[in-house]
Amino acid sequence: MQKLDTFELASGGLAPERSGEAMLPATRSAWLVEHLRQALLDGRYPPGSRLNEVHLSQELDVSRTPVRAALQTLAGEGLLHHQPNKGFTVREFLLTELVEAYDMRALAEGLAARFSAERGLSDDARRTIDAALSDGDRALSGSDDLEAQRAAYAQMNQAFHGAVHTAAKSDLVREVVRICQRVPQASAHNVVAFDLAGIRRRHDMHHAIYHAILAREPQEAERLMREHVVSVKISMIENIARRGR
Amino acid sequence: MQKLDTFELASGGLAPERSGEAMLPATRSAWLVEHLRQALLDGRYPPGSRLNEVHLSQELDVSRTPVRAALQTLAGEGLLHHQPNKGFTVREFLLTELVEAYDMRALAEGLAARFSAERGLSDDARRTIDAALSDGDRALSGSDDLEAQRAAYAQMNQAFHGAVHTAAKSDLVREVVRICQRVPQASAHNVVAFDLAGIRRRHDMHHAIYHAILAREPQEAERLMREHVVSVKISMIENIARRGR
DNA sequence: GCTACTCATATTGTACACATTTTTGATCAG
DNA sequence: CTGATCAAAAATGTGTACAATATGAGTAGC
Repeated sequence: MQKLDTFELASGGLAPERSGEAMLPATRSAWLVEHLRQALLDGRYPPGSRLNEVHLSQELDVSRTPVRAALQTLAGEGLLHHQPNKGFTVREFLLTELVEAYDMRALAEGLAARFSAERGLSDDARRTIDAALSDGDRALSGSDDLEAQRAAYAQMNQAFHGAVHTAAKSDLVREVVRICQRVPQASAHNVVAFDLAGIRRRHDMHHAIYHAILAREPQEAERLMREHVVSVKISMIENIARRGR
Repeated sequence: MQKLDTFELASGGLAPERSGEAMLPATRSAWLVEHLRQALLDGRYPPGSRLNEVHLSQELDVSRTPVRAALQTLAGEGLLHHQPNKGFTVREFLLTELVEAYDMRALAEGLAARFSAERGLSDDARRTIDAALSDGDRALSGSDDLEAQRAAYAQMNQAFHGAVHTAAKSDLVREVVRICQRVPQASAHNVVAFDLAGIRRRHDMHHAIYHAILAREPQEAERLMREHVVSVKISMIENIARRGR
């Protein structure tokens, strides 16, 4: 039978910083939800591992009650799995699910682009996207080393896609995208570790998508965004295959 | 744990029936999650209304602890909204979100059909869909009154779509569809209250989709399923507009 | 009459005690 | 050694007390 050993985070002063910081969540529960969600998305807890309520509460220096509250919320979000009388475990995602997440995300982000084109961009949104694209142009034309360019692109990429999601003004689309990015490795900052030529090509697609949205061409914007995400998917699959060898 | 039978014996009025049923959840929390989720999807709690923990626990005859557990889970699922120190409120969905839910669902169900066609149907799935479609044929060719035909079609419709979702073998797709159906009026049994001609037309589309899946034609299956859901969306919008007058 | 303040009440957040279930692992028969 | 048995230990589920916060009624001051 599978080992049900409880997973403990190597805790060297892991207890959360709670004093002197700005904009802290109002309650312990809310803080724990954010903290644990980030830890899970970062993969700091091994998939399938069991989260022991007592250990967590001791490590994080709160009682079991807010820990349970956070775990229940995260289970509702689908990041954790819950079995009655057996507790919470970190949800495992198969490789097939990663690929499916990209297929789904291509459709959801395509819809976001369609809605953005239909509804038009606010001045604020336009400024945000302009800035993101300019940052990308600058980063890719500069002579920084590859890693710096990748980092800059990653940040720009998130800003661009985030702005489109916001411009779509659809909570539903945002939620679906979030669900797709829940699968580890599917989040935006993990998908850019490819070759520079690919990054340039994808950046050009960003420009094209922006252009279609500005021109109020919903069908074209949706088509381009789908293509864009699918191309990221393909790159990622190639990347995994390359690493596999 | 405190005696569970205390609750069962004491349950006199508002408290839900729990004895004699098969497959009831192992814990109070799990039962509450199911009970409250169904109540919310049925619209038994007004959108925006506040859910008082003490009142709920009294009505349902449990302590606050499992009530809070259930509310936290449902908030994670997005059916409730939570504000620190102010409690849980029933999430409100705007009319635009209902329409968006259909757009998103068309894409998600289309993906389900694509995956089903790619992966092929199990004997079990084929039997299920065969039965559903035959039921539909029989109901629509019979001479029952309109309401009976609608009811039969509603049940068949759910069976058909459910079978396709299952055949897609993708948790992600299932989750996205669930999110789309979370919007009140978007669930399958609410969308069939249209004219008989429309029902017949949609039933024909079911046959066509099934045919494409059986023939292992992913693109065609996806295209047909999208058209199908969009046609339901349009009927629903017309229906709402008609009622609006 | 209106605003701002005060305090009583209601509601939510947290800790903890205890009941129940699961898991562990020591023991023993074969 | 293998597998079953069963009691101890550990972990989760639930109830409840109390703390922190929000709410609302009433009142003083203008």
